[in-house]
Amino acid sequence: MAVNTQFTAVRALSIFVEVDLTTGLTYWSATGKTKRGGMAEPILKRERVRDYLLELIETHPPGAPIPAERVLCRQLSVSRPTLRSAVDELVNTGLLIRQHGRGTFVAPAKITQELVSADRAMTVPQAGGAWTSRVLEHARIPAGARVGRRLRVSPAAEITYIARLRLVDGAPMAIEYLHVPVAVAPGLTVQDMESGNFYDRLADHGVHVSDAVQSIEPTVTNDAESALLGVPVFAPALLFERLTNDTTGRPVEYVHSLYRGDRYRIVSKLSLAPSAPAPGARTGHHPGIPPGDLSSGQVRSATTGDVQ
Amino acid sequence: MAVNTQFTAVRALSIFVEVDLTTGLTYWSATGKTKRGGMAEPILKRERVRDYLLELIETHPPGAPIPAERVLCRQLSVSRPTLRSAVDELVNTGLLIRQHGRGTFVAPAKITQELVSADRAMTVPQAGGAWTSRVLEHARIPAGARVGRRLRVSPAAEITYIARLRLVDGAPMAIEYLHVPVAVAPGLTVQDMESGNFYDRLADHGVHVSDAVQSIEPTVTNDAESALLGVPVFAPALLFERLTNDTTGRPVEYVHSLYRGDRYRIVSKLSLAPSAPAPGARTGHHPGIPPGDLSSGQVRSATTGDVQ
DNA sequence: GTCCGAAGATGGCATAGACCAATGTGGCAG
DNA sequence: CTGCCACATTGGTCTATGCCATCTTCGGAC
Repeated sequence: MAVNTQFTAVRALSIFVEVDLTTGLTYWSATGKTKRGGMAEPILKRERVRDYLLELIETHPPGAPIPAERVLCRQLSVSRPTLRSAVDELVNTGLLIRQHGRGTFVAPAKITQELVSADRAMTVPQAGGAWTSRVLEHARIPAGARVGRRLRVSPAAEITYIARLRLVDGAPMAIEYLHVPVAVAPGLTVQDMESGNFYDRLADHGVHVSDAVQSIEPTVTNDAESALLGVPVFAPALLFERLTNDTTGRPVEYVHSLYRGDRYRIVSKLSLAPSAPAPGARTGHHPGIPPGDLSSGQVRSATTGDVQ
Repeated sequence: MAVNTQFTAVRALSIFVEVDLTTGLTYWSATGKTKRGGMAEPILKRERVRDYLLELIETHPPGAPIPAERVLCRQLSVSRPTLRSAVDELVNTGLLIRQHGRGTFVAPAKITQELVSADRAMTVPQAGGAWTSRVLEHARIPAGARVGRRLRVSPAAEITYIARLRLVDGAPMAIEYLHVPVAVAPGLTVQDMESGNFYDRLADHGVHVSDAVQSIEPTVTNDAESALLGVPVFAPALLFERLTNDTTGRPVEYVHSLYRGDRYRIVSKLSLAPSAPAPGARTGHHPGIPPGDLSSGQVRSATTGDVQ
């Protein structure tokens, strides 16, 4: 084993951990003495490896190859199945791309970063107001048919539910309905859900969000929604629906939100240049660009929500 | 090994397969003689096991336990990691539920049944219908104030304008208004703009599209739009506005389109894994996820338009 | 009878190793 | 120089095995 490489790898991870040499499992150790029963949540090697791979991804340009699996195994002192399970996760979330016989590469999602300084031709200067939130109601209730189906739990399963009014510079912008199964994070309090960085609270409970599927469609507001948002009845609005999964693929959050259409819009920067033939066959088309309009290449996009 | 059980298991699978005894890999064999090179796609054990588990699920009532992992391994003559990877797949799709120390159970039926279709609907954009278009009107007219400003030409500058009705399987889906300055491609005809792959026609005239900025907002249809789209008046709709630049950075196309809201929606697959700290200033937020909600990392997304 | 603890069963994580399949490379024959 | 083939590299799949964490069960102590 190359000692130098090994040292570098370990330093890049977290070195101040306690390793159970008989099992290979690693535990956080806040106190001096660790008892098996009093041990905190074990640090899974898979997650340690995944975090290291994330650093690799950050420090490599898109499209660049990362070291071969067997090399990474030696560097990180883990077995190949363990390393592969970590890579699997990043491949599933689209950050890495595997090619049989060639290697593993950082996904070409560069546009996301190009956007930050993109031309604001169509966008207003946008000083990005201050987002706050006001809790409308919260409760622990049965999931019900619709939400239960989405979250893949029994309709009778208890979920933590919270409705929030999201404001920008004090003006109502959206209504947000958040649903989290109690089973996912038993210790999760309503206070946790009220906080801004809700996903960090989830992480505190050992739930690490990984990916989500979100759909957007237009709608109009009803009486109650109009009153909350301060818009006329039947005013145009955007309806968001999002199902979030954690790293184990389990649905952990279902969000249903309504954004006022007069002050919120979606802005995308698109790259239309002929690009790679796309390893994974995608049948879809980019919103607003019907299939066939752009015969060559794929549309890559970076999208933001924009307050007016 | 329990021979009886083993027999049952194999019978439940497919017994007429050819097994490579040196590797354990199994291949379909249509011809009598199988050569390595001529072998069809290998049958993955994982998939065989998964299919067997699916039969188990069908023959067991919801909530019933299935045999323990180690038992299934012996019955199916596979290793435990292989068996587990198959179970993983079914757990992720919601057909099975694992409980540490208790066992693995068939998920409550109704949820899973609906889930499968719901999951498909949320993730896999089904093979969309056939897109066609019908020209509503076309002309060469002065740009006017609004369009001229977008395309960065004089309001008096002449532009080629065309309005099209976009249909999916013959049903109206969107109205599209296309504007191209005559100066950009003097030889461009209205026929060129009628064609499907309009960007290829532009390329023929030496104009290569590079990128675009597109905004999306909700609106409602007016009388004329409702008549064209075949929806009620004041029906929710998505308003797209797109400004396309060529490789020299010059605006070459301004598109303004209206998609009916009842059959068209935007579906995004989001990656929430902690990623790069974003070198540039991060002013934007992903639509539907207010800033601060996801403190660590960036959202990467793949977005498609979805016809319902 | 009730309570508690040990034992067994079960899922969860990880290892080391083997072989297959796809890809790229370099040398050799023409 | 071109074309072909062997070889090295890399990801893909599977095996056999070990130990830990959690839950259930059952028997003994009280």
